[in-house]
Amino acid sequence: MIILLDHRGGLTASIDGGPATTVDNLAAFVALHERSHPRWVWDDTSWWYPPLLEAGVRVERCWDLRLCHAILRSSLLTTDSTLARAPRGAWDEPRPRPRAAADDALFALDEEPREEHPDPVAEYAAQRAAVEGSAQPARIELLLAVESAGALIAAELRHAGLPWDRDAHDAILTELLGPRPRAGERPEKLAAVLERVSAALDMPDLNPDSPVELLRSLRLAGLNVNSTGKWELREHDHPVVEPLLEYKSLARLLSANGWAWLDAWVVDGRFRPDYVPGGVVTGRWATSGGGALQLPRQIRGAVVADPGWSLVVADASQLEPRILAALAGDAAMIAAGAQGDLYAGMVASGAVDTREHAKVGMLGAMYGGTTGASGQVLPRLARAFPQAIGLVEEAARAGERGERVMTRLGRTSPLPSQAWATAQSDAGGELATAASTAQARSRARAWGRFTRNFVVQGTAAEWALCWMAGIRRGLAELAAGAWFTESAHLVFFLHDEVVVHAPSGQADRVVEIVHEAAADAGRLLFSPREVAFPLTVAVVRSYGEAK
DNA sequence: CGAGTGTGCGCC
DNA sequence: AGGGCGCACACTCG
Repeated sequence: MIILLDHRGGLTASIDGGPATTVDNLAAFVALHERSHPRWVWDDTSWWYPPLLEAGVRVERCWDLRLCHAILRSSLLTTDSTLARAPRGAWDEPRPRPRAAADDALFALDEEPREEHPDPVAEYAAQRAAVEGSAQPARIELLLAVESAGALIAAELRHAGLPWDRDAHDAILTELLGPRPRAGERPEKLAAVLERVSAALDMPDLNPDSPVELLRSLRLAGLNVNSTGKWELREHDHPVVEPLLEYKSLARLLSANGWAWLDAWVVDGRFRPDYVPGGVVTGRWATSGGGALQLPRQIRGAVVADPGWSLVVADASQLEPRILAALAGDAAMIAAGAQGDLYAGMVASGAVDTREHAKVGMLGAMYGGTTGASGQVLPRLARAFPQAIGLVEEAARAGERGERVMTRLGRTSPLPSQAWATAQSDAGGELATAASTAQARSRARAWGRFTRNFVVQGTAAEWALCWMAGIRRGLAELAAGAWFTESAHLVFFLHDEVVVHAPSGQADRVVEIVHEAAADAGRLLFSPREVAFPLTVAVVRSYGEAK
């Protein structure tokens, strides 16, 4: 059963044959139809789902027309579809938000308001046609399904919130920075470290937060540095280095996740991040506000389960290199990862001498690094794992030629800019100079690094979506009809890691569910290839205890 | 004074 | 000559 909503929440079509009707009480209507397992089709999950959750309604499956449109618009699997050939339109834009009252006066004179809400019925038909006409309908359909499931999960993560202990957070800040100061003042321990920095530089009034001023002071003190970044500072032996790095770390903690952040983002013992599914070109999620995807390890101790509850923290081990091995069907690399630690397996296979070399070599292969230890191991990796290394090299060459590349399920990289293309064609022309040619080559290689990484990062994001969708389904079964926040539920996501908040009695079963979902995700993406995606799982009271 | 840009650093 | 982000702050500009 499939149900479509128009822009006001009116029911405009019922695909399984029922007559089109209009409903006033969306929440009640959804609840009424829950047992028939409908797939709800709507323009924007982030618009419709939060109020439904507030009303106590959980949606099992949906089809997010905007997210799906974005995928189908650019996928190499649907290039011939009517949807992809049509000019850009309303479905390529964010959903129009209602104007604030203050804005209404400005627009009151508009004689003919634009058609702000396009027809979801027609769009859904166009999307189905694009899928059915695709060269790989099963792949693209799976991608659309898990992208939409991700949108539901993002709304549920925000609704449930990450359990956050204000006192624990305050204790961490106080331990590291000193007691909370009055507004505008530096915490005492931060001020003390700054004293040591100033003394080492002999600059009593130094403002360490000004990169320009700090750089000038460092150079006056005899450090031959070109920036104030910690990577460069680390290389120097000078009395200012240690306290300055300490200052930077503490100042960062204070500004990014200090008391102000706590006041702004933690309400009633929950941190509610604003996840943005599909917010990154590769298909990764982004966040808007709160910085959930950059939650520093320093403060994870403030994430504490409710009394009688536990946190199940699970992360996929060496996800991206495993994804690469699976994508390429590289039997040697798949075998190296079959028994646990992938990098250790690569050493055991004789391909590389140390685990560290395996790791930096793979990171370099996936990011396009050429320098240092990474570049040195690459030839050996290429001999031992020709399919895996060949796949990223080919993705890089395609990007350098200005071509698009695709993830396992068909998400496709954007084309480089017009300026990029012009620079490339000019570089081969009669007016090219040595400088313009070098510049064009540099930009070509930069785009190649992007496409090289796109296939791996994007496919890893697809694995993570499949994994989370599987976890969500398993937890729903476990809940057996209970409201989802009363039973084990997802509360956090970080690219290759999830946190489930579970009644302690459910924790063992939750551990099984996350393992089963990981195995299912591998099969969904790569069957019939059998690729191991092992997890590190911990059942803890506090997120800080994991890993 | 606010908007826009650059730097630096947190996460993967 | 290392991929993808978001955020806070300093700084510049109008």
